[in-house]
Amino acid sequence: MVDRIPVVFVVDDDPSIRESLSLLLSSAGYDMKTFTSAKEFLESKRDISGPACLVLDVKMPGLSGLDLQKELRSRNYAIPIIFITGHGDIPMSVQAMKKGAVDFLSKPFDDGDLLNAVKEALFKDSQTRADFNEQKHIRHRLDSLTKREHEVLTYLITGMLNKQIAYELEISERTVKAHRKQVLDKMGVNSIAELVRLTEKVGVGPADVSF
Amino acid sequence: MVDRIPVVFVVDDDPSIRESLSLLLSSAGYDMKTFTSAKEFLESKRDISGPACLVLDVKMPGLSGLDLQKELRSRNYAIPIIFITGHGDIPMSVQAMKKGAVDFLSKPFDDGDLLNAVKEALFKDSQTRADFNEQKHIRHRLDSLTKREHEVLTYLITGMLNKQIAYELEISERTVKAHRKQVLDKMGVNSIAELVRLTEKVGVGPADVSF
DNA sequence: TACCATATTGTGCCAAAGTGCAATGCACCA
DNA sequence: TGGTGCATTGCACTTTGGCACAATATGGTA
Repeated sequence: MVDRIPVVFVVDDDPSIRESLSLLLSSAGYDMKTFTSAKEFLESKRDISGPACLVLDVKMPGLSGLDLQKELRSRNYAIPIIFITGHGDIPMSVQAMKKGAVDFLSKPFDDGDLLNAVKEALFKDSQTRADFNEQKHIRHRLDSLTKREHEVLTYLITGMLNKQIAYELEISERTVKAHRKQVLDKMGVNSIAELVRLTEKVGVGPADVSF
Repeated sequence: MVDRIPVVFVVDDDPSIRESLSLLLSSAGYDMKTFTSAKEFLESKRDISGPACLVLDVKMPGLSGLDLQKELRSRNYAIPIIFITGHGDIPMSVQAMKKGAVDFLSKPFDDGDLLNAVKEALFKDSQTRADFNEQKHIRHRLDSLTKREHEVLTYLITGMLNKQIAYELEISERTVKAHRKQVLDKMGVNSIAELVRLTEKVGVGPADVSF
């Protein structure tokens, strides 16, 4: 697992912007790829295995930058976005920021501002990637549990005793113990404490037991 | 514990704005209080026990709205802010949003937009209040632990066995058990699972033990 | 139909947790 | 100097957890 060179995607219909950004980002040591429209970006096969961010023009023929932002979100593709625009207004910038844009710069923008934004965006991306990866591994282990085991898990992480869980599920304590072992083994942990920590990370909460 | 009526604070040097907001917010059922400057707001004794938000003019004599935002943050006073401005620009709005503003509206603004923003701001405030309150109670319990007990806690939430903890701390297993009981009692939980959940909420992590 | 994953349970044993009772040593404070 | 809080430990006992060996039952699949 070698750290990849960060990639900056640029989507802008203006060739001169693409060119100047190309120069700027390349000289800053980033790998990059340009697109002339949102459509082209969406249809491209991008290498999404490494850290990346998106520098996006707001005003473009066809899908606008904001449209693309929404589309990416609906596709669950969480790449950090830096907007650049020639004729933007406040509501536009506010909307973009509300939806999680890293920055919103007006053309002509300061090179330093853009580089800072890119740096921040790539940092955010590395964070979300790390999180996502960890969650992926946890979910993978969760998926290896049978239905019953998963059910027992939700009781285990409440801290209930085996006998209590047995009572709740109307099975014998011995059976709970069997499931308990399976769950701990499959999840790759040695204790309930670790199990709780794992499940918290992926939003799997304890079963709620009403007494 | 009765839910208090939400309070909207308005800070604007323009009397006509204060008046119109007063009307709008009052008729929407909110309690409210107006201020003519950031300084006046900071020096006022506000009731901060209930849900609240702040509608803040950006451009004012003396401290600007953005200054006040920064000041409040440095005072660790996390009230949700809605900016309103007559002569704002994009960088200004972006900066405000980056620092966590709920919304940024240009005058003249739409009444509906403002009310929506206020609604969202109050909702956020209730969330952070609930979180903060829970954390406060947890921290209070944590503070009741002795130094040694707190230390043992950090080992307990790793899932280590009593004998392992005893070895790490170079004390007897019996002593660990004594502390363990104290910790669970003082923290008000019945299991390590619950203890892990509590500590996670306030950022108290497990001791790292290098084998 | 034979196989396989899953769910279930029993018996028995040892390890670990949890608890009551009790005691010692230390530092600090009125 | 006596009291108080904290850390420490021992002993004995009960409850719970963890695991091995084993068996039964069920539903789906090759």
